[in-house]
Amino acid sequence: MAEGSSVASQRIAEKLRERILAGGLAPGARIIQDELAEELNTSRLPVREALRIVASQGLITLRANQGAWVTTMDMRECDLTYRIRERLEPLLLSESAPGLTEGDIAELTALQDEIEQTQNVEDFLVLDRSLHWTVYRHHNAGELASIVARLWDTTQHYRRAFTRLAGERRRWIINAEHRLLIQALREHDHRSAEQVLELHIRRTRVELADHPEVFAGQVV
Amino acid sequence: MAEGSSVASQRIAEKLRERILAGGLAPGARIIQDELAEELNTSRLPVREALRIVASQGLITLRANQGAWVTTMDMRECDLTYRIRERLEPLLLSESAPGLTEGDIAELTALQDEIEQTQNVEDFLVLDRSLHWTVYRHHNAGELASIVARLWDTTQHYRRAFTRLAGERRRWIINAEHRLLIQALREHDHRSAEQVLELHIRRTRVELADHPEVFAGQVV
DNA sequence: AACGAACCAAATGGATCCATTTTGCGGCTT
DNA sequence: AAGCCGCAAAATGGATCCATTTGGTTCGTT
Repeated sequence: MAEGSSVASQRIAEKLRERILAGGLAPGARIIQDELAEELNTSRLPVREALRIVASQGLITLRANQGAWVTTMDMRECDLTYRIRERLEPLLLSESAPGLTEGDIAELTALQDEIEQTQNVEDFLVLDRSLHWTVYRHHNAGELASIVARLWDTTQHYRRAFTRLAGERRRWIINAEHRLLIQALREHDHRSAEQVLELHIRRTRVELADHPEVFAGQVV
Repeated sequence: MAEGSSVASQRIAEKLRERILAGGLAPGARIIQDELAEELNTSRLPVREALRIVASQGLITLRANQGAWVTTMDMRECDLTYRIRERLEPLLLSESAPGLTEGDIAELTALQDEIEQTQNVEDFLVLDRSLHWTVYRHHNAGELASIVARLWDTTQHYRRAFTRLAGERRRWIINAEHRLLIQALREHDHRSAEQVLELHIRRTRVELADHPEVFAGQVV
């Protein structure tokens, strides 16, 4: 995707998306067209179109004649998103795995090395995301990939909150799962890779279900 | 959702969606903002927003500075859509099944009776869709449901072409699967219902793979 | 004092006009 | 005759201005 698209609405949409994913705009925050337009030195029109773009990615929610808010999830919705991921990501993996090269495996190993070294939450989120999407790199399934990307995006804020909460405590479990995943891919054992991935997602979901405080105190 | 929304862009989007799903606009057809605006007696602005709405549903594809076309799928994409449905619809069923009443089961039976009596393709498409979504009626999983609805929408045109092609020939298989699904739901055997549904979708996918002519001669 | 209705401010939705991009046709050149 | 350059028409993208809707506040009435 073009970073600096020549179309203003796409640039604005991308900027909005990054701001939400980076945590600058929390769920529940209102977005006012005039403010964004003035800040970016454009008219309200491309802002309106950008809002529709970002809304189509699920990151904001539009209400007719009322405005736009950063999408809020409750625990039930987040849990269901993980259930969907459990079913779709193994499929996406199976679409990509046959194309993985030894170079890709080396990249994955390097990323996991970094993950085990960092203690910074933001770094972890970026690295973890990179690792998973490197696994999916060779897919030829645009629709499926965009559905999965959307599921990652809409839960990003809660993944951040949860990672901050859990700290380093149970990080070894994630590392073990990642190492098993990479090893299965290295040995071209795709079936095992799919199972480890499903386990990885489900275990995270179950753990998240034990921490309702992640969703407490939200402005719904 | 409100049929005649007070917001013009939503009315236009709904009209566009219906036109595409009904087959009035075939995949590959170009949509010109001026024409739609003049036909509906509005300015181009709500048309532009409607295009974004329909694009977010996957029914049309926008290209910057070029325009909008009704989304085209090739066989690979359609096949993958069915693979996704195989994994997601049993989940959606499991979310809804516990809420099904005897009245719902009676409705399903009546719908299936109608399906077995009609020989009209358009009627079949409407009834089949009604039956499946009656099964999902009690879900409380908006995100999942909208993903599944989108998968139905984007394949509607090819389902129509395939139904026309197959005619009455193998209709008995669909009927048998529907009857088994309804019976499992009647007996609160949700596990079996999920399996029948997965089978129903997969068998259709495999049958579709034998008919590449459905995708032949498309203007890509 | 409490409830209700009307008015006002702020934000979104829509219409018109102008700018930019794209594509295709036509003429010119080699 | 074939290919390329350029211009013009058409369609999309953007800016400004006006209309409509919504929510809150204030004034009036009971």
